[in-house]
Amino acid sequence: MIDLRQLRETPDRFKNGAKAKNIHVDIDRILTLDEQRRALMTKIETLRAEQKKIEKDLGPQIGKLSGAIKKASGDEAAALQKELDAIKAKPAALKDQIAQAEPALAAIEPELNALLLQVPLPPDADVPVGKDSSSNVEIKRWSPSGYDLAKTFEQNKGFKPKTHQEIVRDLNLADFERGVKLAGTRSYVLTGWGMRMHLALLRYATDFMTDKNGFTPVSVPVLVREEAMIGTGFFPAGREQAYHIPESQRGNPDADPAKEGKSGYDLFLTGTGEVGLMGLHQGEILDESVLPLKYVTVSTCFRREAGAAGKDTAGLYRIHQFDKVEQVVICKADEAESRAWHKKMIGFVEDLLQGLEIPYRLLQCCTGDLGPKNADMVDIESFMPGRGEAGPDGRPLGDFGETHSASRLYDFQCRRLNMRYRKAVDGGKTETVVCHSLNNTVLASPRFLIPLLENHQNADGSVTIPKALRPYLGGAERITQ
RNA sequence: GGAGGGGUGGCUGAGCGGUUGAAAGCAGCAGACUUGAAAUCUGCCGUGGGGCUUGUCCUCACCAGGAGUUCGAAUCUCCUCCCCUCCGCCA
Repeated sequence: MIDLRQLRETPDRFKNGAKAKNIHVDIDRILTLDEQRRALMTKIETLRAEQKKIEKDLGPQIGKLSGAIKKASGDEAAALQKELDAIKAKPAALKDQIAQAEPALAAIEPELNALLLQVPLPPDADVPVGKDSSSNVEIKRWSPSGYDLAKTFEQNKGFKPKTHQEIVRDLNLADFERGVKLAGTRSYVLTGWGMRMHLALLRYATDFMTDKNGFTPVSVPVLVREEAMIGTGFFPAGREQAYHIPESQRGNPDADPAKEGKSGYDLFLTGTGEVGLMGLHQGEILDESVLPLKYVTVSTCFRREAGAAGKDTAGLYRIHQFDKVEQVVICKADEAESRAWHKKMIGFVEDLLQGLEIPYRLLQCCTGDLGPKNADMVDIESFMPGRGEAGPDGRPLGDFGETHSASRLYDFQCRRLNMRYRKAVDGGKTETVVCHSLNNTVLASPRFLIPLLENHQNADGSVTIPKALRPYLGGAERITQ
């Protein structure tokens, strides 16, 4: 969520931001509603202030008179009652006026709030402007020594690479037929060394963040309340991407599972551990000294992949369920600090990929590719020799594929989550400030098995296990048939 | 699934119809004492919104959320949500 006051003061910044992100939201409507709301509030507040004052003045008199009436009888009581009614008439009249103005105010708020949730965070000025991912800008490329990304895999290694689907089939690492039988399209089963490598990668990535980089490991729920989805910024825009568990429709008489948006208090499966990690401190006012909070989790992620029909349907690339090690940083509200963490969090992943000897590149995402909640985003793509356009021999030429995404969100998420900290200001005073947040993938598997298997395959069909991973695989050096 | 008990400021916890935005304690901040620290003493210390005369200013809202009773609600009524305990079932 963005700050309504900021929107009021610099509406053009938000209009331009939404435009650059290709997100439509009626900001003029928000400004109009906001103005109406404030006018009504002023009116109601003035009336209420008056009413309060009268109450204080007349309250004791009313009490006394009421008491006297109980004791009195006949004409005397009637006279007192008349007096009491006269006194009561004044505040009662104000009450009516307030009661008339209130519904107008109440009518504005739901629309205003719904619109406000849709306003995206404007991209930072240094983010390249572009319509979609085709305008992303490559900022860095890395490959292990001896591997030249300007040449083909075959030129580098002396043999044609297999695709990961072929490797997985030949080495019995996954079973797609049975996966689909069990759970439908985009489902899979990891078997034998496939499963072992999957677990080894997750464990390696978690230890890497914990032992080497000082992150706190946490487990988080993957089944969460709607507030956590809205708070982290995945809803309302990404609602169709999430699995909805119509669990119970607890207490909501209007809830109808058939109607989207009327879920009551149901739960949702998270598409990333970010939701759980960010939701941890929802609604809290943190002590400045605990910042920055550095969390890492490994969680199962669920994605409907709605609207991706026909895209990457084969293999382990685009699937409904996978496991992901995710890093999150919650820091002070300071642009320089936020930018510094972004660089660091990307650096962690570079170290990890270099340790696993996987060629990769960094892509600065353009405005159109950012999504509502990011001010800035850098994608990390790993090289996948079995991906991409087919060459003259009908075999893929190899291409980069997204394996990581590092986001910088300023206070967008924390404002929605109402996550703040006490900041010391001059004169021994404190003020409460909304935290900043960032997140980045550490490693997502099985997708990461693709670059791992394809880059480390050998001419004889075996796959060499990178040294860093061997301790997690009982010391095994290669996987053979 | 059954039966109870609860939700009050950063935390603990009083209040149960009228200067209560809320006692007290803890934590925090400032000062005194001290070579320094601890202890002690004194003072300050919730969040959010609106206004303009932008001020150690005025004002409104907030005691889980919503509706109601009342001149007046943290306090009474109803609904919902959430948490806890016990029993049952269960990995």
